[in-house]
Amino acid sequence: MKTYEMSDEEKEFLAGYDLTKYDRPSVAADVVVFSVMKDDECEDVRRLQEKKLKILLIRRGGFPYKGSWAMPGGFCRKGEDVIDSARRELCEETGIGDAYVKLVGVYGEPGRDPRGWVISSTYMALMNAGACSLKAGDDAQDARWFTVELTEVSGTGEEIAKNEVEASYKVQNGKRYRLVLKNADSDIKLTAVLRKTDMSSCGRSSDSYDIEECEGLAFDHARIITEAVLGLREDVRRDMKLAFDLLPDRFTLTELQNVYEQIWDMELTTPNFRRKIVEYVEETDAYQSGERYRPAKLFTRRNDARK
Amino acid sequence: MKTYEMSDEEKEFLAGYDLTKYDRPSVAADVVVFSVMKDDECEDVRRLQEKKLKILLIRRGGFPYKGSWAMPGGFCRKGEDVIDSARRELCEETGIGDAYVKLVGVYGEPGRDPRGWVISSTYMALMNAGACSLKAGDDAQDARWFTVELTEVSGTGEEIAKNEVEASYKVQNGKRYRLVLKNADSDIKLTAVLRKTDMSSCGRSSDSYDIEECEGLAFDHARIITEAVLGLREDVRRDMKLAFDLLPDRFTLTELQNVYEQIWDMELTTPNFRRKIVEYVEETDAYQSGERYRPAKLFTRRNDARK
DNA sequence: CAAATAGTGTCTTTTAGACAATATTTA
DNA sequence: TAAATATTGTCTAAAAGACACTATTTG
Repeated sequence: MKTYEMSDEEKEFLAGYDLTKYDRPSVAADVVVFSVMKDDECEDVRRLQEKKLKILLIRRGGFPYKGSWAMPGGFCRKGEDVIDSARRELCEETGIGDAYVKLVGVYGEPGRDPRGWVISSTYMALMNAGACSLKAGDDAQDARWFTVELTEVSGTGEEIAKNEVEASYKVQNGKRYRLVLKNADSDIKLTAVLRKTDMSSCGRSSDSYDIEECEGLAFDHARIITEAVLGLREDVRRDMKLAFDLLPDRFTLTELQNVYEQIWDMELTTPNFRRKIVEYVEETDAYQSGERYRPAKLFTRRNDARK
Repeated sequence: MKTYEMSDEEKEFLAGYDLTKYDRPSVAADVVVFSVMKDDECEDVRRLQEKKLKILLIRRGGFPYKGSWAMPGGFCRKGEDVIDSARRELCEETGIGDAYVKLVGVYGEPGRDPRGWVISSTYMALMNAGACSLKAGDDAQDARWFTVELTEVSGTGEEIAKNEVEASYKVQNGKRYRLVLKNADSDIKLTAVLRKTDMSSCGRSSDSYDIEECEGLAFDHARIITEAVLGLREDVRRDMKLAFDLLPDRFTLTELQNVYEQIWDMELTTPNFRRKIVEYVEETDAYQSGERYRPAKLFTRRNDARK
């Protein structure tokens, strides 16, 4: 950043200026950490097993929300940009210092933190689970990976349509989502139901989600995680290259396809997927090993993105 | 928001808890206010004139950056969500209380505000200039609308390509943008040159822009405005309905087309545009009046958005 | 009628998707 | 070789874009 040059008059003014006489919030940087991994950490003997989209949560050891699960995060420090606070917290938790990190939202609803006025600036991070030094089920600090399921649940998707306008209004305004986070090792299951309040841009404001039910998640993190998952889906749709950050340097196209299927919660048809992805990847000479059947070629991300 | 229920033990803990003993920043909510309007406010006698995409800036009357132009904004108040602070500031400035408002970014780079540790949570707002009670050139508080030009300027777009990989790396990493904001009435011209530093998702982190040159804009607002404009382009591409918020209730399709052309800085072919937009609009019986040639039919936004 | 803008129809190209088929490896 | 997965090719449907054309109003 360029230095700002001041006149003497201005220096004098600022010397007498005190920001701290106004009320100020605490600002936290929290991170929704995404990765993709097998359900049991130890290599599995059974046949090919899908990797799942997961997020990292930490069990709160103290008040408030003692015993509930929360995203990694912490308060911003002076002299540090907010996104760098997020990176620092991420690195402390996972050992990874160069993940893809992107803003999800700013959460400052009054009452969201019983300790007082706390604004959370929340980021999402994408990482390759293999590079991460966190052991699943590490008990020193209880941090665990949870599978993510986020599905729309509105009646049967069809509300009672008395007239067209009302019906479409309801569909717009009444979307409800169920968030389920599971940790297989410990049988922990966290759930929440969210309602989309504002309409998706057909007027007022950008989307926002209200927590209707919540089981086991601290603060307003159910809402934040929901927005992060929806944001991830959109971001990856806009830029497919993002998915590479969830995988190691070398991967098979089937693994890659699986990542998109996990993120979008849908199946892709292989030939079409491959036709689309080919512009972003590069062949290597290496082949996958250790699998039971025909080994697949390994690819890397292509750095000279065309177009 | 659901109320959080506490045990007695927890109440006791929180009673002795004091967030304010830690260092805290000031948090500002700033707004990049977009609208679309003719260059001269008074109706023009000449032939059909394009409306331009503009943003609202306020001339700073005090230190720091006295005399420079800045986005409307102000400090968040306790008991108010950050986006609501943005809405409040917006309403104070323009009289509009129900605009579309969406987060652009969080800016907390150390040194960005000479007064101290100030984090800006910045939003974009879209509004119909007609509904806005601000007079252009109002001198009580010097607030004016500036046309927005944001164009990529990297050599001729073609850097010297010794080899393919290096060339594409440069294109990715070296994108440079020129931002020009002009107010026709007063001949004020604000300019900045930004460099895109992080690659667009091909690794590390989400995009970020560094200010290389800046003339007349306060703080890091050149950077923020740049990110807002780029964000607007993307957002509207993802959801064309957003553009309606920049127009009055009734509009002609030509006016609407013009809005997209302004936002994306490109020409659209009318027949293709109309085929695309038809699903989002509804005919009215009314026709435009006052124009010199064939009057165009007026449309409104369609509320039963399908799909 | 000429000028200027409003609005429509048709063709081509591109992209997305469905689906059938072949190829290679291990047990 | 059978089972399981990897990989390729072809056809179809849908969307995006180019472009020529007709229509209506004013002066």
